[in-house]
This record gives sequence, C-alpha cells and structure tokens, in this order.
Amino acid sequence: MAKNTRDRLLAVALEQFAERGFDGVSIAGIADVLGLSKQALLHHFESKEKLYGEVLDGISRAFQERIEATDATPKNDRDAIAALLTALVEDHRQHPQQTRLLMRELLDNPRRAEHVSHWYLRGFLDTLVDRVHALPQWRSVGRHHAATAIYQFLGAINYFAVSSPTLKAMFSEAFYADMDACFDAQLEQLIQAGLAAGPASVRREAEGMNA
Amino acid sequence: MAKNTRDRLLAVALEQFAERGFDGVSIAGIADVLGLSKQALLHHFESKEKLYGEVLDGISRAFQERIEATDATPKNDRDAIAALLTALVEDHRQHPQQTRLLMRELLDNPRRAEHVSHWYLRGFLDTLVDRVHALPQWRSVGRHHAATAIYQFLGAINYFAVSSPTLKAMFSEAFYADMDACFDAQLEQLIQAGLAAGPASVRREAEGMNA
DNA sequence: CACCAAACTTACCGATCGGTAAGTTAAACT
DNA sequence: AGTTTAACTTACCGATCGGTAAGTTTGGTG
Repeated sequence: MAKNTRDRLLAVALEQFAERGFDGVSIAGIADVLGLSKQALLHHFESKEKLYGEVLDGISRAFQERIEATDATPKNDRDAIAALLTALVEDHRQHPQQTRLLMRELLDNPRRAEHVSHWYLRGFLDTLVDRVHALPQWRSVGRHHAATAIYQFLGAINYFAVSSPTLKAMFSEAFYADMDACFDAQLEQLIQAGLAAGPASVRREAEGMNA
Repeated sequence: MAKNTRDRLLAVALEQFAERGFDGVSIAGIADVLGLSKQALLHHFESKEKLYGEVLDGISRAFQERIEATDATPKNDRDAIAALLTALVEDHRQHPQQTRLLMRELLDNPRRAEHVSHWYLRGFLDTLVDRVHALPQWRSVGRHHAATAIYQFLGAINYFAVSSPTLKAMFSEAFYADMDACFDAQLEQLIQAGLAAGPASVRREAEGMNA
C-alpha cells in the first residue's frame, strides 16, 4: 500500500484536483496531506501544471488498460456495445474521483487545448462509433449519427456518475441507492432500445437546403 | 442593452464563473471587464460568495420561467415528456454558459451543501419523474426507476451541451455541426424508445436477497 | 444652497499563491 | 574515506487574492 512518495503525491493530487478543481487546490495543501513541504512536491514535479498533467496522463493510461481488458470480445453487435458501455459504469463506480476530474477537464478544456486531441477519449470514442456505424440500421447514414447516439449514452453514464453527492442530498441516501441499483439494467435496456430504433431520419439535413 | 451596472456585473460574472469556475475567477477581473475597480463590485455585492450566489439564483429563476413557459401542455404521455426534454436542449443551446456553470456547481456541490436542496432542479426533476411514473408500464414499479430513466436522459442532454468545445477540437467543426443538427431528432427517438421499453425488471432487487 | 445617499475611487492590509535559492541529511557508489 | 546523488528542509520572493477603510464624485431633494 505504501508506495513511492512520488506515487503517493500523485494519488493525493488526483483526489484533490477531482474534489476542488485545478484552481481550488494548492500544491502546499497536497504536500501537507503527506506531511511534506511544498518544495518536496516541487522536487518530484517541477510545477503545478506538470503535476496536473501527470495526474491526467495516469488516468488516461489506467483507463486505456481497463478498457482493453474489458474489450476481449470485439463483436459488432448491440450486446457487445452495451457491454462495453455498462462496463464503463462499473469503472466509474470504482474510480469516482477520476470521473469527476475528467468532467472538470471537459469544462476547462477550451482554455487548455493541449490536453484534448491526443486524449484517451478519441480512440475509445472512435471504436464505439465505428461499431455502432457497422450495425444494420446505422450503416446507411452518416457516421455522425452513430457518434451522436454514442455520445448520448456516454452522457447518461458520466452525468450520473458525477451526480451521486447531489442526488443523495436532493433525495436521500436510500433513494439514491435504489437508483444506483437499477441503473445498470436500465441503461442496458436504454442502449438496446436506442440502437434497435436506429438513427433518426433527419429530413432537412442536406435535402431541405434547396428549399 | 445597456442595463444597470449591477446587472452588467452579474452578466460578466456568469460568463467568467462558467468559463473558469469559482476559484479561477477574481472579482477584480470581473470588474475590469467593465472598466470598474474591484471595490465598485464590492459596493454592489458584499463578497465574492454573495456575488456567486446571486448569479446562481439568477440562473435558477430564469430557468424556472423558461420551463414554466414551455410547460403549457402538461399531459402525461411520452410525447409531452419528450417535448419537455428536447426543449431543454434548445435552452442549453441558447444559454451555454448557464449550463456550464450548473455543471461546475454539480461538481462542487459536495463542498457547498446549501445550494442543493432548495434548487430549481428539485421541482423540475420531480415533475418529470412523476410524469414518467404515471406512464402505463412505469406505474407498477418503484419511483426510482422513473427517476433513473429521467436522469439518464438529462445526462445525455447536459453532457452534450457542455462538450461542444471538446467535440469541435476532437473531431472538427463540421462534424460537430452534423452531430448538433441530428441531436434533437436522435434524442427524441431515444427518449421514445427508452420510455416505450419500460423499466428494466430488476430481478435481484429485494427478491434475490433471501438467496 | 445645503445636504445626503448612491456609486464609485485610491490606498492599503494580511494571507496565500506558485516558484526560486540555498542548504541539510542520508544512503549509495567508487 | 571521499564523492555524488536523491530526497528533502527552511528561508525567501513578487504577485495576487478577497476584503477594509477612507475619501471623492454625482445627481437628486429639502
């Protein structure tokens, strides 16, 4: 359990960045948790930005590994896609801080352009979109339909994952527990239903232009 | 267009809080945008926290009004529910900063408990949940099933609303425009399909406990 | 004209921020 | 034993933070 000082600093940093965001955290505060001085932290990471970057990279790497481990059966049917997505839910349940931090990064992204393009998300998203695009009903329409559908599913997952404290406060712990208990089955059903329904036929999308 | 200094400060504050979060913003920076001094701002709002609170209240009020305006036909069928939710998408398109700020508040909520319970969200959510719960297939199961379904829809909407800069950067402006163009129809279809499919029958939820 | 409150300003405060510089300590290597 | 190196520490820096105190300007009112 007791690892490197460096790794322990990364773990604390992840926790705090997820909880309070980049600007809400001081490197002295992170070091304090481990009883170290601020300069001990700066000895391992040359700046706050670098530390933050390493935390993000760590999340990205861990996420990739977990996804690759899940994705042993890369079939293109609805079940496989649903399985990949529901696995995400469990992943978020086990690493809630990572999810929160990624959501924060999503909000801060416009100002921090570097950490977008070369991200873990790209590959994962492309995989999912391609699989949906390969389904019978989705093959005939543009790829953006599949991307939109996938992004809606991801939204349903990520938003719920990030909302647990608020939901507990707004309703009750018990009610939230009930929601959490039926979330996976409900999601699975939603994904199946959504994929089975196929892409929405958008009439006015290039055809209605010459009206 | 040129309102109160006070209202203009509120507008700038909303923009900045949405963009950079509470801790990423300085009251001096907000005042600077209007060519005012930091103390001019403190004359109108006695502290940064109070200013932030007023911004949130403003969003809450505006949101309530817009929802009530939309909700002229409170039927309990799937179409009405889908209409209420798709209206939300348009609402977010027109007020992207508000959505971003609310997402930030969702993340910061655990630390800022006051702004949860008495929120706009509660009433809106309850309305939606009740309507789903009143649908034929949903009537027989616990209310938390309806709440979970609604929250999944809200997630699909809010997540997409907040992701536009990232999506543009990750794919392209054109591809994002395609996604945005088909989002509403896709969402409508997803909601219809999800509601029609009914709640997932969770077998082990109180019955499998005595195994 | 006297007065006064609203809407500002400049000046200042202590605290905290991220980061630099210069040691100190202890283990490892030659 | 002497030297190097990693892992820290204390001391300090300028900048910026939110907030206070004390004016100053301005427009309306008796």
